[in-house]
Parts: sequence; structure tokens; C-alpha cells
Amino acid sequence: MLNWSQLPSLSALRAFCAFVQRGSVADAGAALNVSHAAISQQLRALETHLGTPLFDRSNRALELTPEGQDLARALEDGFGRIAAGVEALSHTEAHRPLNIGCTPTFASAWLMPRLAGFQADHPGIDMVMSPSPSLVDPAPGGIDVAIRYGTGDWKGLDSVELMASPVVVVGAPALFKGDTPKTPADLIRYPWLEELGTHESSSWLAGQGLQNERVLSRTEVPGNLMIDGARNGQGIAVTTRIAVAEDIEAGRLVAVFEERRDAGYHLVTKPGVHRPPLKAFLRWILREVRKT
Amino acid sequence: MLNWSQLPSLSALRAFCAFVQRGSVADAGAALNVSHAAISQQLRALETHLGTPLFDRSNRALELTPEGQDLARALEDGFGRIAAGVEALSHTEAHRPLNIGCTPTFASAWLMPRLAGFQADHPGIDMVMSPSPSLVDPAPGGIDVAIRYGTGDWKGLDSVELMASPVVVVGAPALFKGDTPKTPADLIRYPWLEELGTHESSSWLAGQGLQNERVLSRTEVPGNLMIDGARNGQGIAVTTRIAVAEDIEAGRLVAVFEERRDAGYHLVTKPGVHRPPLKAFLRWILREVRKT
DNA sequence: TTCAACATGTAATTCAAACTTACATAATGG
DNA sequence: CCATTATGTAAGTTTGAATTACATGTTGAA
Repeated sequence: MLNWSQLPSLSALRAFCAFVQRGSVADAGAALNVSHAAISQQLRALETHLGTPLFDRSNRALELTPEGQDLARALEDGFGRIAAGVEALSHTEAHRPLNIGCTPTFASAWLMPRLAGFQADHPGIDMVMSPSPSLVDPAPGGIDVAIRYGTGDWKGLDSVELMASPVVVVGAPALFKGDTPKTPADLIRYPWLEELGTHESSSWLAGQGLQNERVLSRTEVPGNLMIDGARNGQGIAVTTRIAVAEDIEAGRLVAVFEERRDAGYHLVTKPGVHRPPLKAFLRWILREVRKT
Repeated sequence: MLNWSQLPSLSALRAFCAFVQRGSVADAGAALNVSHAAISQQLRALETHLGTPLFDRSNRALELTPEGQDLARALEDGFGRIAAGVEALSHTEAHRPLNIGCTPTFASAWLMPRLAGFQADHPGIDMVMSPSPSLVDPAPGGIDVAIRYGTGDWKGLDSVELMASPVVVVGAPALFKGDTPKTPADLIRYPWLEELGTHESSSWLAGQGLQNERVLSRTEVPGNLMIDGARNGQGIAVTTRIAVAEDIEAGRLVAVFEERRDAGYHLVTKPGVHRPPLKAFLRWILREVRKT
């Protein structure tokens, strides 16, 4: 086990190593971004600490004593190993792709159409989209950031609101045949679509006091297909405003109920440091949201 | 060539390495003689600098991420190499014998009789005596300390006076046969002894204004034999008071002239740091002198 | 479940190592 | 011999790192 307590000051060792590599006190200072005097003092402190002359100061230019040469070799090895380790880390980190977790709905409706812009701005950053209805924790080495729908209170995780978005209940105009439902209870008569692995429709109905009612039929479909199904008149869907904004605008879907809640999409990250690609992404997406 | 400028703070790296070895923040603090809070802050600073999470903080005890493990390996290697180099240095240094240069006369008359005391006090320190009339520079790796006769003004070297000691001119009572010389000029009639490699007798005579006189005979002998020769009545010798103090006391030699000059024996060292054995010796010899 | 013990995090202040500036000393080379 | 180059020293300042004190959160036993 390393005995730290009797190791000389690391800055002194660093100064010595820089001096050895650069060959002069002034150059060593330049390499470390400090003055020559700083190096001079560190070198003297090192000699004092070790109780050994490391230099022959008889000439103008310092020369290493045999002891100094031994130490130099050890330090160049040691610091070299350390620097290599640090650099390797930065490299692998910089190149590990950015891993984004979000719901299939949000991905196809909002994120994917804009992502090209981000990739154009940051050609060095590879990305992996992990669309998944289940809300995976952003873990180190796994998901870097998750985009989640909720109220922003994920315990143990940091979140910032991306955009508020009410829950809407939508259906195709063809489904209603002009007879648009007036109350939530009217919806019982229709077939429902639900995203695989979620229970949004039931919880919405429960929120309306209809938790015991059975709807006409309930079809579970993969997330990306739910909106498609709704558009085709296959049933009622519960989703967020953002995901169907364009469809409503274009008249392909009708929002029959809309519930103003203080919920919305959030950027959720692990507390702690963000690696540079992640920082870039967060900056970009927040700017992107502000545009609209 | 190492690029120092983008290396993280070395104390942060050290803290990280200590944490890895000890397994907890608090223990790492203990190993480095700092508080747990200091370590905590260093670790966070390191993560921030690298832009990479090094720990999984979801549990109470920190766990290394894969990146953290890579870095840990590099740091343990690197710091290990450094520590080994430093330790090797201290070891070889501590064991290199102490090299003392002094005149043969002083060695046999004053130093050798007392040296046993030093060695008894410092059993770990080996010594090499280098008696030599020529005044060798104490150089790194060579002589650690020289004991020289003079006035203390050796340019480029540090010196402290060990003891003042006038120059004396001595001869055996048998040589003078009761007819002790009264003036320096009287000494011309006697045979002279001179230490090999020195010119003390001629310069003493020159100091008395007798630079052009020829003495009866001049015999050059190795330093350690000069006093012996004088004792045996083989001639006049010029030396220092200290070297013949006991002989004069015991009546084996007579001091015919004594010149009070501000000269004496000095401890002469290279400026700069003194390694521990040298410091011990200097402390010892100065205390030894003060005893008398 | 609740509480004590443990492990780490954070904020504010204090402290000291390390740096800068300015001047000094000394060697080298034209 | 002087200009130039290289290092040393001293004094004062800066800032990185430490301490202290309190907070947060987990674990395990009562």
C-alpha cells in the first residue's frame, strides 16, 4: 500500500519532472504556465525535503546529479502513466455515443424531426436513441438523459422542464362521425388504443371518476403505432398535446378532452457531472424548445 | 512530451487514488492526513474536470464506474512508480557513506581520536575518511564535508569556523640542545620538514621576511609522518597549534614561534541541502569542539 | 417502524502552499 | 567588457485546498 505521508509535494515533483523534460528552469515554467521563480523554489523545496542534492549548481545551467537522474526516470515513468490514463479516459468518454431515452411518441412526434439539426452542429457526437415506454433510469454508462412526461419530481434525479404539455384525449373525426363526445362518460362507447406497457388510458378514466367502467374494447399497440391507429380511426388515444399537435392542426385528429395539469416533458439526468456531449445536447434541446 | 496543462490537479488525482486504495472517503482522508470533506471535494472536482462520472453514488458507499476503474489502475501504477523512485532515492542516500576530507595532520591529531564517539552515537552511518593535503572541493556525490585550514573565505562554498588555531613552528627539545632559537633567522641553521604537496614552511619564512634564505636542509614527508619526524628531532616543522597541542604539553615538542592569525580550521560544505548523515556529523563535531 | 450509527455531501470560513513581481547574482559569448 | 542568458532570493499576494459545522441519506438493530 502506498505511503502518501512521506511523499514530497506533488507540485514539486511535477516541477522537477518538467525541468528534466524541458532542460531549463524557465522552459519548465513555461510548460506549467508559471514563472521561472516558481520552478526554482519548487526544486529547492524538493531537494530540501529529500535531503539530497539533485543538481550540480556549479555551472550556469543546472545539471542533474546521479540521484537526480534516477528520480527523473521514475517520475517520467510515473507521470507518463498517469497522463496516459487520464487521456485515455477523455478519449473513450468523448467518443462514447450519447444515449437518449424517451418515449416512442415523443421521439417520433417531436425529437426525431429536429435531431438532424443537432447532428449537423455537432458532427463529432454519435447518438443512440433508446425509445422505450418504461422509464429507464439514466445510469452512468447507460442512458445519459431521459425525456419523461411527468411533474418533475423524480427523487434522486435532476430534472428541468422541457415543455408543459397537457394530456389530451384524441380520436379521428371519422371515428366520431360528427357526434363528438360531450362528457368523459360518452367515451365508454368507443374502442380504445393503449401504448404497450403503459396504463394511461385507465388512469385518465380513473381521474374522471370512471375507474369501474369497461370501455368497448382496448387494443395495446407499440408506442409508435398508437398515433397512427388513432389517425386511422381505430380508437380513442390518451397522449400529450405535443405529440399530436400537428395532427390536430391538420384536422386528422380531434381533441375531445384536454386536461390542464402541471405536467410536461422533462429532461432527466443523474445528479453529478455531465460529460461534454451531454452538455451540448442539453444546451441544444433547451434552445430548440425556446424557439417554439 | 508530457502535456501538463490539461492534467487535472495532482491533489485531486492523489485523493482519488487514496480513495480507491482505502475504499472509503473517510479512510482516504486518514491516509492523507486530511478530513473526509477535503477528499469529497477533491473527488467532485476531479469528476468535473474530467467531465466524466467516476462514481456511482446511488448507494451509501461510492462505487467506481468502469471509467473510474480504468483511471484507478493508471493512477495506482503511476503513483506507485513515483513513490518507488522517491523511496529508492532516500534509501541509497541514507546508506551512502559520509565522506570526510581533511588534512592528514588534523585527522591524526584531532579527528581520529574522537571519531569513535560519533560512530557510537550513529551506528547507521558509515564513513570514509579522505585525508589529503590538497584541498578537494566537496562535490555532490564526492566529499560531503572538508575540514580545511584557512581564514574562511572559500568562494562558492559555505564554511563555519571549527576552531581558531595559530600557526606554530615546532621542534624537538633534543634538536635545539637547550639553545632555543630567539629569532626566526636563527631557524635557518636547522633541518626542516615539510608536508608533501604543501609549502607552509617557505611561506612562513617568507612572512618573516626571510624569503630568500636557504635553510640547512628540507625534507618532504607524507603528512602523517611530519609530526613524528619532528618529535624524533629530525627537523623543524610548521603546523597548527591544535595538531601538536598534546606534544607541546607533554614536552615532546617546543613551540619556538607562534603566530596569532585569524586563521583556523573550518568545516567547508557545498551550499545547498545537507543530507541527514552530514547534518548529524556537523552537529556532532561542533558540539565536540565546544567541549574543549 | 424508529432510532442510532455510519457514510458522504455542502457551505462558509480559514489557512497555507504556491505563485508573481522585482531585484540580484553569476556565467557565457560576441 | 558589456549584453544576454540562466538561475536565485525576498516579499507580498493569490488562490487552491483544508477545516468546521451542519445536512442528507442509508443501514441495520432494537
